Amino acid sequence: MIGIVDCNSFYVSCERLFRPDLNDRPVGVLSNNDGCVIALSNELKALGITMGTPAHFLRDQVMHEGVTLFSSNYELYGDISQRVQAVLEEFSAGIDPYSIDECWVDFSGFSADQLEQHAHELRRRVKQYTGIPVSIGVAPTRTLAKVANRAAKKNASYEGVCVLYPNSPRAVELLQHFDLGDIWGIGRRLDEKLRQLGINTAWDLRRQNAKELRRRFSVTLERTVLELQETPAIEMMGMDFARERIMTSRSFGQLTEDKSEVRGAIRQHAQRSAEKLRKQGSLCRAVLVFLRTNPHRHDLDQYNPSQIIELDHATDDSRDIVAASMRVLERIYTTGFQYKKAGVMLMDIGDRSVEQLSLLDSARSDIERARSGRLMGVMDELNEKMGRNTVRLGSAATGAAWQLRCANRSPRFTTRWDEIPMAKL
DNA sequence: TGGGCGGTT
DNA sequence: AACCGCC
Repeated sequence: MIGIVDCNSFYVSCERLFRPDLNDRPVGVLSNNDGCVIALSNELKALGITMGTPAHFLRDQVMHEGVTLFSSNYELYGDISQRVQAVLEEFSAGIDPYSIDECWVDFSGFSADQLEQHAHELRRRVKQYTGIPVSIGVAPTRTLAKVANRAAKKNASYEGVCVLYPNSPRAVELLQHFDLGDIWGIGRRLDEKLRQLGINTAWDLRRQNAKELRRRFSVTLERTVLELQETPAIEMMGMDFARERIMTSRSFGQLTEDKSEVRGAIRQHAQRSAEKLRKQGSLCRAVLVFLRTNPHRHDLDQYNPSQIIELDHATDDSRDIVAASMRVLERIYTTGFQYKKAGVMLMDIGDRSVEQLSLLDSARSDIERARSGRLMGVMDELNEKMGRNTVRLGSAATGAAWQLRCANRSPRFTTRWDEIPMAKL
């Protein structure tokens, strides 16, 4: 049996750890750039607000209905996430982190009654040690564990834990009332197409022929059906493999046509991309830079250029990647447009140990490579220890228009000494 | 009216 | 190079 542990309204729960006064209040957390609501407390949901609502729709509620909105504070959420994972790891047979607020947990080897008890114990420990409330779904497959998790969350009588044993009446009952679009892996598009075939619930989908659906749709849908039928078909342990493309992009806090500001943003995104590249032990051979104007502003001219540049050798050196990005930017940047977003994508990615053996790379000496590796290693270590962007290439450019809007970000309580909470006794 | 993938045209 | 789908 496999379990999925999902933190309830995770970002909101993180904020509430340090603001217990908000425990029964409507609270939301905004996306990067304070764009839209991406995490909602139950009290905020009860006001009819949904995920993705633009923040400015909520201005009145913030003023008059006691709604509290936070800018997102990923440094805090990332740290709390690691603490939750540490607890899960300590009290289980094995874990496999899935996202910042979800984690697969190995539940194999328990008898039926032990299993339910163990899940409740796990939930209690996480709450005790981190303060974060979680819901746990357990089932023979990942897709069914996700179904169980949703039930655990929606139905208070489960008290945060729902176990679906193979062939159980509870599973049948649940699937019969489970909306197609809420199944893990069924998006809006697929939901629509399947409904045209008269498939409306998880139970309907479970009764389909998996091979037939593979032929008509895709191998991923076949896997989903198999998993609903209690046959494991989705492996996750290998989910952590190296990315084939690595992108870093951000919207600007406000539109800008200042070239030096766009340059600053690209320089930062190039360095962040290079960091991610080194983290997964890869080298890249091509860099893509793109710019975007605001597609919602029909009154402004649109321009969404992107261009790729091939590097003369595979690299993970931030200096190479920044230099290449700057060359591309020079080629695509055009004055007279109001830019909304910029990004850097690394492509043609391969494993470091393989790439370095390539004859094409013989132009670079071993000494050169060793120096680069040491320098990048020191930069990564300092940035990891002291906070992102402590050491960087080029100037700081703080206060530029392109920097993120985050008007209501809480302190990074657990990762910055100068933002640590103070207690008055 | 977000970001980061993978994929297709 | 531009666009789409999904989470």
